[in-house]
Amino acid sequence: MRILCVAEKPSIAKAVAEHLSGGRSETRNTRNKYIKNYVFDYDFGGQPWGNCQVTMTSVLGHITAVEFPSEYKDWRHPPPERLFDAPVNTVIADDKKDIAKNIETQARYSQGLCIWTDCDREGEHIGHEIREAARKGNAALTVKRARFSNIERAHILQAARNLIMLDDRQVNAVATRIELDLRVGYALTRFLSNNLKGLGGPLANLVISYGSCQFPTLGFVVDRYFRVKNFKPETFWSIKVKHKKDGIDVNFSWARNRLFDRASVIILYERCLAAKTAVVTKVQEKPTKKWKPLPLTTVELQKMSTRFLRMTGQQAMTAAESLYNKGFISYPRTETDRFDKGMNLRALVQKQGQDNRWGAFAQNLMDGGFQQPRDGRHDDKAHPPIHPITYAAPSAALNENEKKIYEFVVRRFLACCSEDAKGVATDIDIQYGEESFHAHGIIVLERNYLDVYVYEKWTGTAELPKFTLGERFEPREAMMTEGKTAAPSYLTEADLIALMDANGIGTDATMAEHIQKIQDRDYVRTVPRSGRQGGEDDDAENSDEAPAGRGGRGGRGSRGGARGRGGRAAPQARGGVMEFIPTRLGVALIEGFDRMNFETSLGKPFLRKEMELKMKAICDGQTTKQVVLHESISQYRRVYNQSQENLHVLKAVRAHFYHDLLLLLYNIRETDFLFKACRQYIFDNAAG
DNA sequence: GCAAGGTC
Repeated sequence: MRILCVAEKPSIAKAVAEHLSGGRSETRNTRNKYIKNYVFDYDFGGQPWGNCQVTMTSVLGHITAVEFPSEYKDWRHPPPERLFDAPVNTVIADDKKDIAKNIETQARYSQGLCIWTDCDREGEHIGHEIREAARKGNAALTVKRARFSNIERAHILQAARNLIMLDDRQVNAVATRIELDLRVGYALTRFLSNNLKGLGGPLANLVISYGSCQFPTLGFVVDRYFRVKNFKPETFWSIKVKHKKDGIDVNFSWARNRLFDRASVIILYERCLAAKTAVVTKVQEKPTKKWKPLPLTTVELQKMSTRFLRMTGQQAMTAAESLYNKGFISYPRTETDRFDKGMNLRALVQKQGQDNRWGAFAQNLMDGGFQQPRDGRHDDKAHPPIHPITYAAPSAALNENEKKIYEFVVRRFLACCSEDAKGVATDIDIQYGEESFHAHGIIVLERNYLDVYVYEKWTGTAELPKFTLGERFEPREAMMTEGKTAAPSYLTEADLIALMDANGIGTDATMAEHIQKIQDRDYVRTVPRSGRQGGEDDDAENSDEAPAGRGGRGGRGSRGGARGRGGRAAPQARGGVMEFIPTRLGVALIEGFDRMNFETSLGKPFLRKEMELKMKAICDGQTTKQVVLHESISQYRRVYNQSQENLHVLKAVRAHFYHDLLLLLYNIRETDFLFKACRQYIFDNAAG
């Protein structure tokens, strides 16, 4: 009996062949240079197959693509809206023909097909593509699927003996997404481009694209832009108390933080001064920790790279993929932030012992310092967290970015296998007049993981002098301060990735591409962050400790993320960090779509979420591909028709193209608004 | 010339 096994990528085929054959497989080349066929014998244990001759091979992700028939090639005829119900053909992509042929040929000699694609939705669909390719060679194949979530030997052997069926619901859910993205993306892109091209100017040769991921990504940038632009600074007042004891300066921060009413602060401040002395009301010392990081996911890798390694998300992914292909690190596209308990992490730590930068640290872990990594809450059931596989010496043939990423992956991994940093936190409260003030200090006792994970610091760690409960003293200095709340800052790439992640926009493998796309389309541009202080990027997630050394600062804002001008201790990544600002085109697109339709605001992440929910409903059997396609297409068609109906009005108005664009999009929701906009436009121009 | 998703 012959069985054909097919994995989603060459690395899985190779690893599975190793395990099933016990390292005794024969390797054969195929017409595709990345793909090998591994031939060996294996006993599946009788369900449904027993002792078999196996050929194990792989694809490279999807092998099919969807496309419209050639008569829909022209952008104007037939008109774009016809793409909503035009036929859609599934074809083998040109660069995958050899791969499909290999499967077809191998299937001809086989009685069974076993699919070893990743156990996620896309993997299920790729499994379906493989099944169709194989059936071309042999329609009578018995088809099975292996369920596995990592490539540990025992786990793979277990999977091979417990084969399951391909899940057609998941296949259909993905097929729905594929078809909808194609129809809506093409139709709206052609529509927007066609109609804006006629307006001449800079739009003449531009493609104005719409996509279910690129648009919400743009939406995040525009949203933040307006929050910055519309920000109104507010003046606040506060009271700072300083004291010096045992040669140590102590800053006490006001329990009220700050008030936006000057007169009140003056009164409270004068009461403090009148009291002359302050009394210590609380002295507390307690052990504290700074937690080591979680195992590394793709999203986290990209965020950290843009923050600390001076790379874009896409550069980080390119480098990580290269490191993976050279065998230095594990698969770089993963959502999993917990290591499988069966993994031999110590062996991986040991391989780093020879390095002169972190070798001593690794050695120390081997000598008893090793701790099991923390478990995060995410598991994609397909890949482990990103970790080093083999040691790469500094002299290894890696480019600069690859070296930086490798170093980061190793340091992160060693940090995960290390111990939390430990310290003692001191809290001192004083009563001064009727007001309370607070000082907080931290002494680091054991740096532990911080020694290897150089990207994090436990800063603001000030030692406080000894105070005793009930102690009275006359503060050396008490002053009233004035400050202004600062605007939030524009989005950084790390912020953008975090937003996409939280809203389910794109996947770990595609987020960086969407960010690149909205730049290529000139919807947004990046500029170096100016020296301006303030901002609300989220370093807070790195601080498990209570915020230290706050005393005497303007204080953190609570109003819409506003923050005192004093800012915070500057993190390493200051300078060189880029922020995202929308172009006028980008603003116009989102502004327009936001006003367009409340149920279908294309500029919001809402629709993508809805798609996600519908896919889930298909997987759960609550709805079907046909129903979802029908619903969604009518929804998009309404949006499309509304805009088209008003096009003639738009074209009658000779305006600056950005105004035209706004009008075009504004009017989609309601003609009423269009008239208002036109009137406003004419008024504006009459004035000018 | 258009989408988003795999992967190399």
